[in-house]
This record gives sequence, structure tokens and C-alpha cells, in this order.
Amino acid sequence: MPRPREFDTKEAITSICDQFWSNGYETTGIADLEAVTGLARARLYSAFGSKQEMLYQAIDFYLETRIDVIFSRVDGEGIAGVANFFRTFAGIVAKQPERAEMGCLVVNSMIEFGRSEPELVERADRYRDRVRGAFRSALERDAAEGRLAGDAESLADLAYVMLMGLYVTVKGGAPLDEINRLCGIAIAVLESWRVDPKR
Amino acid sequence: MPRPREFDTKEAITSICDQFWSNGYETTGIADLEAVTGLARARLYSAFGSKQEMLYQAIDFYLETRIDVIFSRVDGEGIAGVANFFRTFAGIVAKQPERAEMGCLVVNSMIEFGRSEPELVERADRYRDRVRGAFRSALERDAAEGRLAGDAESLADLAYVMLMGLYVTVKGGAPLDEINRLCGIAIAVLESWRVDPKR
DNA sequence: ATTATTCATTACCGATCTGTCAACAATGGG
DNA sequence: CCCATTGTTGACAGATCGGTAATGAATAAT
Repeated sequence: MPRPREFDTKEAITSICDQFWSNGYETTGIADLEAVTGLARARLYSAFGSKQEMLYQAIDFYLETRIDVIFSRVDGEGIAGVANFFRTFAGIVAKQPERAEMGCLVVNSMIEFGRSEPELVERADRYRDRVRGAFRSALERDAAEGRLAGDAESLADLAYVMLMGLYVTVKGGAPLDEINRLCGIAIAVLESWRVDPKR
Repeated sequence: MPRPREFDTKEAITSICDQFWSNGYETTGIADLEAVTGLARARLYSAFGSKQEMLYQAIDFYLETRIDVIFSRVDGEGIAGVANFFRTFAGIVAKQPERAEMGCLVVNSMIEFGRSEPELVERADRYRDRVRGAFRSALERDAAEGRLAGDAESLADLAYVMLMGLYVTVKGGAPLDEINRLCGIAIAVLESWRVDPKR
């Protein structure tokens, strides 16, 4: 067996992910990736092949370690779980503004590339399914108990659209109180669909 | 008086606007702008100064000729006006997919630059104010007549967030029927706030 | 120890990027 | 007609872009 690699690929992808996440794809040069990973460009290329491939793997990493983790805490948790998600969102905007301004890597990439790259459209689809799926599974619990006015899928879709809108608004530099109000409205809409179970 | 300019600046900005709108800022080179305007680079630079300035003027043009025109048809038109806006949105996605995939120039720029450039944040603020203002003025008409369950401002904010979410979703390449369902939900939410006036 | 294989490093490639400069053309006032 | 001023043109500059080739080092099996 030949010489082993001296760096951790996952660790590199973590840094690369953060870089793309906060600075976008086109704006980051290979030099930036060298800086955040501490690896010379030829090492990056031998490990990942191309800048595009680095983005794909960064998004995969993001989906696994960010999206999945966050939304697994929403699955099956009812309206309260979804509402809580939005409350957490507002909390991050308030307490970690720099993080909040990064927005969502997938949303950012969707806007930056549109549907020009199938590799990204497919990942955007997976992202949408995961987010909407988590919201829907949360709301279906309430629906099964007759505590939801309307169907879970529609409300899940609504929650998804509102979340996307919030990402855009935060990225656009809207003031904190405006974000807070928007989150409050989202939560109020969700709560307004709660009904007492028929007995 | 010296030699007069041989081209129309507004005409050039129109083409530049379309280019940035459909292809983004970073991805378009000066060569692209030369192509769509038919003007040599030195002419563009003598007229606009820099690529950034071209974007600023493109956005200003976009706000004046697109946003203002579209949303002036929503001002004061009640829930029906807002609902109709979302119906039109769905119609464009169905009938002019290429146009729809361009999304919104301001949203795209917000994501691409974040709050890194004050010149853009300021324009993003104006954009938000215009959109929310149109929705609010529309809903306030109904509210004044006691035909709105809740306050106009909150529902306007909700409509704004939903619209932003739709832009992201369309850009992300979501299938047509999904967009249609999301628009339908947005409209249903709006309609659900309509009440008969007290008499 | 030799060797085959992979990794690491440096220097470099051609292409493309935004932006500019110098020469020439056209205009209207004197 | 001449001149000051501005527009137009094409070539070009300097930097940066993503990506690679060549060389030397490290490993484990032989």
C-alpha cells in the first residue's frame, strides 16, 4: 500500500462548506479554499477533482450535518415543534447575526445557479423534500389526533415557503425587529391552525 | 458643444438589466455586456464607470420599470388584488418558464451579495418597502371596510414572505405542479382572512 | 533494500477577468 | 476654418481565474 493521505477529507470539506456557505461559490477562489483548509491547491484537486465537485460535496455535507440534524428535531413534534423551529430561527438571527446572514447554503446555491446544473437541482429537490417532510410529519401527528384545522401537507408547504422567504429577507439585510415580526407572524399562522380535538 | 453620444443609455441599461437578471452578477463578464448591448467595453465604462455601477443602475431601472409597474396594480385592490397577483405569478411560471426561472433581480442580488454592499442593502430595503407597501395598501382597503380578519400589516408581511419563498422555490427548479400548489396555498391563506363586514 | 504506488510541493499554464490608454473621429463655438 | 471637448475604437495591461505537470518524499509489500 502506498503513502497515506496526511489530512482528513471530512475536515477539509467542513472548511470548504463554511467558505461557500458564507461567501458563495463564484466569489470564492481556490486561494480562499487553500486559506481555510490550509491545503495547497494541488492537494485539493487531487482529493476532490474540481471546484464544482467541492461544492457538491460541501452541499452533501451540509445536508447531512446541518439540515438533517436540525430537522430531525422537528419530525413528528406537532405544531409546537414547527413553531419552535421558527422561534429558534428568530433566536439565531438575534444572537448569532453573522451566522444568520450566511443564510442557507442550499438556498444560496439555488439562487446562484438556478436550474442550470442538474447536480444542484437534484440536491435542491432533496433539500425541499427533507424540509417539507419534517414539517409534514410534525403536523401529521396533530392531524391524526384531530387537532389540526386543514391538511398537514398544505400547512407544511406553507411553513416551507415562509422559511424560504425568511432566508431571503435575512440575507437582504432586513433589520432585526422586522425579522422578529415575520417569525411571529409565521408562528401565529401555524398556531391558528390548531384546534381542540373533537370528543 | 462636443460630440454627442451615439447610443441610448436607457436602452443599454435595459439590456444590462436583463443580463444580470437572468445570469447573475459574478457570472456575467464585460464581454457578455458588450454582446447584449452591442457596445464596446470602453463605451460601457465611459458611460457607467464600473461593473458595479452598472448593476446599481440596472437594479434602479428594474425597480422603476418592473417592480413599480407590477405592484401599482396591487395598490388598494384588496385581498382580491393580492390573490390575483399570486395567480398571475403562477400563470407566468406556467406560460413563461424561462422568464420565471430568472426569478427576481433584487432577490438574486440580495442572495449573491448579502449585506456586504450598502448600496445594495439600501435598494433591497426599498424593494421590501415597495412590495410590502403594495400588499398592505391593498389589504387596508378591506380592513377599513371591516372585511379583514386581523391587521393588514401582518397579512401583508405574510404575503411578502410567501412571495420571497416562491421566488426561491421557482429558482430551485421545483416542478410546475408544486409551484401551483404553493401559489394555491398562498391564495387560500389570503382568502381565509376575508370576513363579511359587520352590519 | 528495492520497487510500485500514492501523496505533497512548487512552479507554472493558458484563459479570462475588469479596467484603461492612446489614437482618431465628430461635433459646435469662435 | 480652427480648436476645445467629448465619443469611439481597438489594443492592451495587470491581475486573477481554475487547473495541471513535474519532481521529490513517504509508505508497505516484496
